[in-house]
Amino acid sequence: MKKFSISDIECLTNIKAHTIRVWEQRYCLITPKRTETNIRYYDDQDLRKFLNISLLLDSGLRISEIAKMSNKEISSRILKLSECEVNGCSCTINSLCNAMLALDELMFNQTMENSITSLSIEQTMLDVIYPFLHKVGMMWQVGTINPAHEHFITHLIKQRLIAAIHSIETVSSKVARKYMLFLPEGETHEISLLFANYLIKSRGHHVLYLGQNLPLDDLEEVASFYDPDYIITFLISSTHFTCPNQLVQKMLETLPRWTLLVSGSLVLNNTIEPHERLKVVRHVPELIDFITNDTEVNNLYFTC
DNA sequence: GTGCGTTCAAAGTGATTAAG
DNA sequence: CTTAATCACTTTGAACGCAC
Repeated sequence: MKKFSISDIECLTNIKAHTIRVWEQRYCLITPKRTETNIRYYDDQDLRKFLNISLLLDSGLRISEIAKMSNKEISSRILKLSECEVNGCSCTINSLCNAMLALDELMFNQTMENSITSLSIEQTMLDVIYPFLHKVGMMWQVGTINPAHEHFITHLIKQRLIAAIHSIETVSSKVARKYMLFLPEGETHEISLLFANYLIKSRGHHVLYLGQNLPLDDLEEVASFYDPDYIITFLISSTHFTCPNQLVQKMLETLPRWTLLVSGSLVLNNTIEPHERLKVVRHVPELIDFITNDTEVNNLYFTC
């Protein structure tokens, strides 16, 4: 079980360490374990609870109200929140949820194919798969599903994306750009990376796909050889990166000649220091827009 | 009923000191 | 340098009373 310091929790949840201590004192919200020298530390379960509390606070609840709730009530509120956020394609998403809970591969694939037929693969990713994965994340957070469920469905989604990527004919174009795609060491959530691969190839650009869990030290050599216009990565797994900003800054140092595009839920929830070679993409439509419409390869982006 | 001012509690944060 | 603990302060919003 992973141990988190109070500053790790601050980084991952955006709740100030000071505030966490005050909550502990005023509401006995979470009583952390202590080291021999009286330093607080937290485990996975505590992190989940903090993430849940953070979501409920964002939804407008007060900390005094949350403090009165049982863990069960917090969980059900979170699940209700995820229901509210899912619009339009809620039927398909519910069907995917059921298939996941029943570990029913046939049902999952059929639901996905039906959606792709009626919406296209891109729209299915946007309107169905991402909201579904968001819901899966919530379900994991409150303990409704276990890692096996998550592995089961991610495998199926990845398979479908790989098939879609292979079905694209490679077109050589004078204006084609080169993208290098990778996930850093410890990061295994590959769906967004595969989807980016699909988007780039379908727009007639070139991709060097390096996949998941890649040590940073190996990247510079590959990038020097391939010399991409952009390097794209995603940060999603909060249990691996205690401070996303530090990791991004390290990537920029390791890759000193290229523009880095970073996306994923961790950059959505954390403050990433701006850099002249860094583009932070917080939402998928922004990524699609960037890949589709970027005509300014030499223009660099500043984000806040 | 509406608008305004006052009071109070809740919540978050700053500053400080001490300890490791 | 980081963390713990504490006090004091600010901000915010709800509740209330009062005049119109």
